[in-house]
Amino acid sequence: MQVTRQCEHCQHKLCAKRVPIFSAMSTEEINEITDLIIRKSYVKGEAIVTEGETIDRLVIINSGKAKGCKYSIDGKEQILYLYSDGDFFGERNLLTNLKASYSIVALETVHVCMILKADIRQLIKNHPEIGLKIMEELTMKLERLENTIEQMGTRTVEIRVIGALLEFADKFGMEKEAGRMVALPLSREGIASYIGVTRETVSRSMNALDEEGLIQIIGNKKIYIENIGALKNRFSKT
Amino acid sequence: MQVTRQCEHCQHKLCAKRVPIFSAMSTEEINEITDLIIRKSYVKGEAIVTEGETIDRLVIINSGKAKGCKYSIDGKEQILYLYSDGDFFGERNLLTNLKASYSIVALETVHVCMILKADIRQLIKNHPEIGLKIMEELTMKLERLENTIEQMGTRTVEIRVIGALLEFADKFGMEKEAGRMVALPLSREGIASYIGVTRETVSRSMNALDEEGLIQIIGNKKIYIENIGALKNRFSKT
DNA sequence: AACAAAGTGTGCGCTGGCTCACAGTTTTTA
DNA sequence: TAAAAACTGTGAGCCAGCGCACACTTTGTT
Repeated sequence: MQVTRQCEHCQHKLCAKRVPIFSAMSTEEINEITDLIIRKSYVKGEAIVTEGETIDRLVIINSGKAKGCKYSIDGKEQILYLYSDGDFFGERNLLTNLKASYSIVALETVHVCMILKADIRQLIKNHPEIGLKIMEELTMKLERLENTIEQMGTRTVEIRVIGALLEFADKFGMEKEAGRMVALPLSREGIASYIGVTRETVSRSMNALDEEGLIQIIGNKKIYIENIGALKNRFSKT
Repeated sequence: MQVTRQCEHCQHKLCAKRVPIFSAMSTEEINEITDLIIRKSYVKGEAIVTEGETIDRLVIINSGKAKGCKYSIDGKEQILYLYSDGDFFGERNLLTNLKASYSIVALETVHVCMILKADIRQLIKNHPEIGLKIMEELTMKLERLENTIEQMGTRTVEIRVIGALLEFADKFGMEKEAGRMVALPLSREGIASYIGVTRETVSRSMNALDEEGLIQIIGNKKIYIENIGALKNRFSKT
């Protein structure tokens, strides 16, 4: 873990502008924020937050990906969130002093911006629209979890796998001639604990989709979706 | 559905005080709010909100219980939320113009207070602490959904049934000599669609718990939990 | 109180997804 | 670029939970 006050990614001090919750602000205001920011980086596998610990800051992902996950008594992992550029966590603790109810683990090298609780509270006081932005993000998180629960409760594994792949395509896919190349943020095992099944089942299910021609598996870390419409269709009509 | 401007439940105009998000306010402030409130009631089975429609108000449950639920293409119901006195919904639409992503259906006669979007926005502007209270409620909802997902992904049906019963005991249970008498807000079928299994499975699972002596089933609508500690223990150690 | 309506219990066969085991790939590292 | 480490594929057996069918009980209604 590395701590610094300079941003290695943008010389011009404006990287806070890339963060959705600050996006509506002027350059002067962004500069005011930038001075409050503490930067850190984490390597793959490192815990940014550990379940049960107290967080006194808002953490915003600058680059890299991380997972938010819980572990049951028998060691099973359930991934709740995938974070990438612009996502944040720790907002729960701006209002309360509760301990983290899940861990955040880097999936690759991750650079974050952190703003201390006291600073962000002051910031919200001075710029109420930040509070509203956070509230908006919270309702979006809620909606995603609601959909996840519906899927877990009522849909087959195949549909849940497709749902995850479509989400990855949307967040991490690159347009290619005709279709979309998707860098998977998670291994088969990771996808499994994201949708609440076993690794083997994900494996079999993805291979079936490949055989059907709905996706093309490229090694362990990429898939190519030639006809994303066909996949979406399967998702919503089954 | 019945509309009125008088509150049939409290003569003194202060029922808004019972709502957590307004609880920190003074009596004069509450009076100011009370004038903005529209009251309605719904009978059992009636939809307060229907998935897909636009909501332009914050709805607060005054008395009675309601469920928030989604329906999949093949008609399966997934219950996401249980609402009772003091709970509210519609907050998502204070900031956005999105359509409702699930329905709200009365489980019994329900009396609600409603405040129009424009009014509540004004209210938040004048009393920022209301905004913070709403934000706090949102994070609590998030946390509950996170726990639900973890349970659905990693725990057995029995544990999920126990989890639901403990939740009901906590929200709707009455202290009795030694144990707790719990009025179930949902039928077996309802519990099933709350935890994402079938009615039969809930039935079998609850009867097994009864035989084990962990709960006592009293008709279809009540259970008695003599030793709530034993139930909690089973929940967290399995 | 008596009837209708709604909800529940349970046997039985079925099957989707889990588990285990291990060989085979892919990716990382030095 | 070769070796080590991490991850994946797949067969086989098993079992939790599903789905169906139908009798039974509980609850609501008049």
